[in-house]
Amino acid sequence: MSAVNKAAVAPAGRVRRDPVRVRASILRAAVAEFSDKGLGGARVDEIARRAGINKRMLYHYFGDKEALFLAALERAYEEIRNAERELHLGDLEPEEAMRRLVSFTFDYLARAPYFISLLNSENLHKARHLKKSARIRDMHSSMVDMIDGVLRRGVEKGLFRADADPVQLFITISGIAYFYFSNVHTLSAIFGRKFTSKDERAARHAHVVDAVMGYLRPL
Amino acid sequence: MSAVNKAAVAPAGRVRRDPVRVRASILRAAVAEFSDKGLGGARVDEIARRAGINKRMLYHYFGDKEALFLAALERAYEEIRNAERELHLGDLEPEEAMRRLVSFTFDYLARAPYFISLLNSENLHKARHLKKSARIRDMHSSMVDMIDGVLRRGVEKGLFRADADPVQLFITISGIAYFYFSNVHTLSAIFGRKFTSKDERAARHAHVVDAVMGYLRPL
Amino acid sequence: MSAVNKAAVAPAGRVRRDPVRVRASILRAAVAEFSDKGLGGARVDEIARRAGINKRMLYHYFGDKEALFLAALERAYEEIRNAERELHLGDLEPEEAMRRLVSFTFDYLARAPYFISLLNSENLHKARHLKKSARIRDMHSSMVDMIDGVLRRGVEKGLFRADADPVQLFITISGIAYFYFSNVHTLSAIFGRKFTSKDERAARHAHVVDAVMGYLRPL
Amino acid sequence: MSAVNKAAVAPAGRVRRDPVRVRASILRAAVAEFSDKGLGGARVDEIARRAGINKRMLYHYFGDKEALFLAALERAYEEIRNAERELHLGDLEPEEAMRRLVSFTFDYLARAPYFISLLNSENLHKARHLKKSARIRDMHSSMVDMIDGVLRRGVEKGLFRADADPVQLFITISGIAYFYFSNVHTLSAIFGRKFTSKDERAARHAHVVDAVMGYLRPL
DNA sequence: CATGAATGAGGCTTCATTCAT
DNA sequence: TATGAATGAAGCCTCATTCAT
Repeated sequence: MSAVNKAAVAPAGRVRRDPVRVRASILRAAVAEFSDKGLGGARVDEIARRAGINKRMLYHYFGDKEALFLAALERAYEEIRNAERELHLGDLEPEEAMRRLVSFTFDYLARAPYFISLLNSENLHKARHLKKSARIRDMHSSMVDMIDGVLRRGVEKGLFRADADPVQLFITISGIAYFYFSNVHTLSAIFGRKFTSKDERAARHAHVVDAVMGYLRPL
Repeated sequence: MSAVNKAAVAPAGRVRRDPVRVRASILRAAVAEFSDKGLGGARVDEIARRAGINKRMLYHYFGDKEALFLAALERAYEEIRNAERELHLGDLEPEEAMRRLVSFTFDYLARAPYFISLLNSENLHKARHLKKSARIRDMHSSMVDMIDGVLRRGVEKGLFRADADPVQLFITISGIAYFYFSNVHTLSAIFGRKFTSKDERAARHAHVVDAVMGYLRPL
Repeated sequence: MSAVNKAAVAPAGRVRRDPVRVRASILRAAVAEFSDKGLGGARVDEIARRAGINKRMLYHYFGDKEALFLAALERAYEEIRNAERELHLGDLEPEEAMRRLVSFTFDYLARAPYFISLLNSENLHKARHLKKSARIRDMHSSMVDMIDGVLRRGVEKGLFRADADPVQLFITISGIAYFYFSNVHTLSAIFGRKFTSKDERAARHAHVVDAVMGYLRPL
Repeated sequence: MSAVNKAAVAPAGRVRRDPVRVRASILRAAVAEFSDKGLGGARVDEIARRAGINKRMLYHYFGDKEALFLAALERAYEEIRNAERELHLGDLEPEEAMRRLVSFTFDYLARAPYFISLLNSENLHKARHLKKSARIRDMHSSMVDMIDGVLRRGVEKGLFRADADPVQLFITISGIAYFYFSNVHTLSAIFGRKFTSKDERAARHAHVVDAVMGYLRPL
């Protein structure tokens, strides 16, 4: 009987002896805890509790807290880059492709605040964990190629300015959306506005697309 | 002998019985430690050591770790907003004023990475501390007015598009610069580039100004 | 081999991995330390030392100092009320029963000065801990019933006055014995007598029984 | 100009340089703080704050915390014994005198819960402070004489039993009232009654007088 | 594989008292 | 006399990790 089948016929109660599932459950709990409290503030006990497993298992599967953090980070990157690939920007007209990329970036960060929080933690630690990760760089080269392709096609058709650099543009698209979410609480505090509200978010969404497309207009 | 002179001739060793100086020294140390390690990772002992004072004094002057964090945060905000006021944007032509604001924002964040780190910590804690601060909101209303003034004058002269919102623009200017610095380590890791280098920074500086001015071009 | 035997043949040194025993040992140490120094004066380190365990375990088993204090308090109440039940007052003639109750109360407090000290601490804190305890009230309703039964039987037989209230009588019996022990040191100081001596205690014992029985004489 | 007059004409604002008044104010604050928190829980800073004086003054006038505690204790004893003398029991008929003494004791403790709390603290510390006090014993010999006088007169008139010992009786009167107040919070908790209420207190008052007078009835 | 008891180092905070002015 | 800054010791509690079963 295969491992999958074995799990499939497991008793309805607590899942036991299903390494894949246990691993996933720990990872999910880790992402939640690390993003709620930061790397330093996260508690190993709490991750175990959230995952519904014994603390010892966590060490068994991931080694230690730092390794678990890296795993959580890698998983988060993987998800967003996978989702980006699903956009199939290459199949769209340049303007539509660009609009879609910006829109997607904004919406993704809206739905995945944990991604922002994990990245902030990692930056606080000077990317100490990512530097050890071989997988991360591979994930990103293709994405730059994708943006580069859209840009080139847009320039050829006279839709975009010719001097836009794909990496700079990627950082700008990310930053213009990311900052709004990463700093939503301080922005709300200093301006006395509720930037977490639906209306504010919609207004920001529109502005972000406008800003990028406005910049890209031919000179 | 003036108070300043008196301090000047104080023994070269530990400063004693000079509350103003001790307070400032604690605050300086707190900004450094909190920005290095985050709120949770910062160590009260280390702040005391960096300030060259007995740990007990820290509680005497600031109450507790959280209150000290708020004080550090307020001070950081105060500094950037004061520096902004010194730009005298009202005295410049709209385009020059805008360019200068963007440029200043970028350069300030380059020189004050601690500001970014403190804000990230505060956002991790959902602006828990800033919400209690009465001073913060006062600091920010005039800044929006300033940007609004520049925008209006630019629109009148046909230099800027008419649909730009001053608060959205502020967030965009901030975000486009902030994200580069806040995420410099993860960006370097995922792209395999050294974004901390002088050249990369100069390239980004140019792009950021271009991006904002490009967006503001009349429709 | 039974669990008891297993424990009996355990290595003579530190008991390990025996939660029940460790818990009991912590509780015993807590009662001693809290009664020696009061809640505020008691030291968690000292309790751990007395219990022969790592300080961390104390938090593992009881949560925090206050919860441990409540546990110690509950245990102390439980012991005296259990001992009272063992008197089987219902099986004795009313006068003998009453004499025995008073005598028991006096002797118990003589042997359990920690009980007095714990109660004094709890009262200093306005019974903050006991108020949260569900178990405590249950322990005491039956005891009043017991006294009430003795009183009724005594009244019926013409041995006791008819107007004695069981709760008031309980408080009087307790107080008349309790105060002697709780204030033994100040009484010794103000009267220049050694109320801790065997003779003084015997004299007090006799007086306490006399006083209660004297009050209960029929009108 | 005498010190008293000097104080009398002092400016209406904060009283300054009036040692007698400052001392009294510190003592009042100390009694309050020590009785609220116990000797260990009391805070020197808080006493200074309550007294409206600088902490240094407290050390100037009383030496240290322990000496201040003794002073507070002596003052509390002094007050109750002075009040007792004012009863002029010698001028009353024996029964009236005894009733008045019991009643006074009960009412005094009701109004001066701090006295109970101070005594409990002192007993926790095995009367360590009182033992050093020469004044305390002097205060108490006359009081026993007073009770002894009332008893003798009552016995002569056939009103009281002949075997009552004045010191035992004093302890019984004190204890029967004291315990009710010292343990009012735990009693309320274990019986689920509000012994702090006016009605409960009145009921207890009646019982206490009854109990003592009932015991003293001739054999 | 699974459990939860055990550990030692270290974190934040408080305190009585003294010192400099 | 009066102030409040300064101190060092210690108190309660937490944490990541390992061990015994």
